[in-house]
Amino acid sequence: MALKRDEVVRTALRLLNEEGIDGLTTRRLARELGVQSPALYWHFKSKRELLDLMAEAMLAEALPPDREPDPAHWPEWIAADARAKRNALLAYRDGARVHAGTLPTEDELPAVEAQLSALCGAGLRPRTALRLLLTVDRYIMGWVTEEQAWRQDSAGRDRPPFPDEALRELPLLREAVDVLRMTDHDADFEYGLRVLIEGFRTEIAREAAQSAPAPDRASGATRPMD
Amino acid sequence: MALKRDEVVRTALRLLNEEGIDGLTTRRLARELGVQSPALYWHFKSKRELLDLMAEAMLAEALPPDREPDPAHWPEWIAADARAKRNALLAYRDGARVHAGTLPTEDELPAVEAQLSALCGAGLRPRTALRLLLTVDRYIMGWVTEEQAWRQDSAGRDRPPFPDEALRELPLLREAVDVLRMTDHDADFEYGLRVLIEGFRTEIAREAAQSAPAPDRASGATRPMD
DNA sequence: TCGGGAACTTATCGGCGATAAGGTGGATCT
DNA sequence: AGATCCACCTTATCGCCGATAAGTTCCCGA
Repeated sequence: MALKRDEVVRTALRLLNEEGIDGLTTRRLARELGVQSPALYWHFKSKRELLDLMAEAMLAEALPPDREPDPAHWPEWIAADARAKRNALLAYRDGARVHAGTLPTEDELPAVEAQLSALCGAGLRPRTALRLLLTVDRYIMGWVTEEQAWRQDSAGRDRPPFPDEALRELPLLREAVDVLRMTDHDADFEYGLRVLIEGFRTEIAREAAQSAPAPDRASGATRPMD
Repeated sequence: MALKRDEVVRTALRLLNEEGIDGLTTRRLARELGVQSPALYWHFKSKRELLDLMAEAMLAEALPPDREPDPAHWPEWIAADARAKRNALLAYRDGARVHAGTLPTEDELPAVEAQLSALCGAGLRPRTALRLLLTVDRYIMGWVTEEQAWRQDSAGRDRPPFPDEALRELPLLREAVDVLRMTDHDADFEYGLRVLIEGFRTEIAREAAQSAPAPDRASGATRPMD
């Protein structure tokens, strides 16, 4: 039955973990599959398409597609989804770089719609709901990208992490670097995430307090996102 | 007088804006400088080193090196620095991708130390101060990376931004996409940044309240913030 | 005057993503 | 049974990339 797209994607993900994104070439992948590299172009129109499918598969593993987020507890599932996404990206070497620059698949759109809907059900304006999702998402991407870049540097490279002598007169920074070396990234991510969600909670409360007592736009008509 | 490193970096930055990061090759850059491509390797040991210097130059343009951040107003200068960094990255095509994966130069370290020092002067624990800087920085990187990726997609590519027909049953998402198309990215970034800083402010207040649970609220001296 | 090094050239390497064109084997049609 | 077709793969090749090796030019100081 020859190759199947799914088998190629799975092998590519395994290879990604073994070699990193720079080692994931069409020739290397083809060798792993026991074919010649142009054979891959029968199944994928470009390497970009393969990377997109890899990114999709990564996230699909961690984010079950059909959930009904509860408006009443949005901070909880926003945080849970954020953790799940981070874990999904961390599960593969250079996962964040693979994911970067991909647009959501059509299959993923309904989940986003459900999230927006639940947030609006919690009283957020659509624009605010969108901003919340985008902000959290970009925090995750920025975080994991740096996390993985740092991991790669400290592991494979001979690059000087920080010259000790440069930190002589910078005690706080020296301590910070030590912290970075030993730190519990999970806890640090969690901290920033909590701060972010907490900030949204108060911001939203302020928004609600501002817009509720003002009688000027009290009509129930759906408000545009502006 | 031949080439100078600085001239090469400046030309590389100009070329980056004209061609994007994928068009920035050693041969193209050499052609722009009127030399052959191996000549560049006299001045830089690798393309990575050139990219590092480009990243450094980008940020140096926007962040004056010698400032004395005021502990009393940390939210203000944290926000101001964040805006400046975003602007610096936005000033060049693919600026975020160029910056990604670079370690801070030795010249940049004292500024970080000063920031940490000011935050600690505001009552933050060193660990919290570090987390704040990291969190904000990663938010910026994540944000600008996506912002520039999206800009490139919508400009150069024929990729369908979103198939209209896929959004038929997803009204909130459709509205969201419209918003993304027309939206004021500055304002959205600003919103997330404000939320983040606001979250840190309350989180820090809670921290302080926990660590000093003694009933003496009379002395405001040790109070970190207003 | 001449040695030496800074700054560049030409030639070349191995590897990359991608395309063109040709082969092959099994299912299907008559 | 034999012809046909096409899904799937091969071989050959293209143009580009970052990088290195080795040779050339030319200025500067002793």
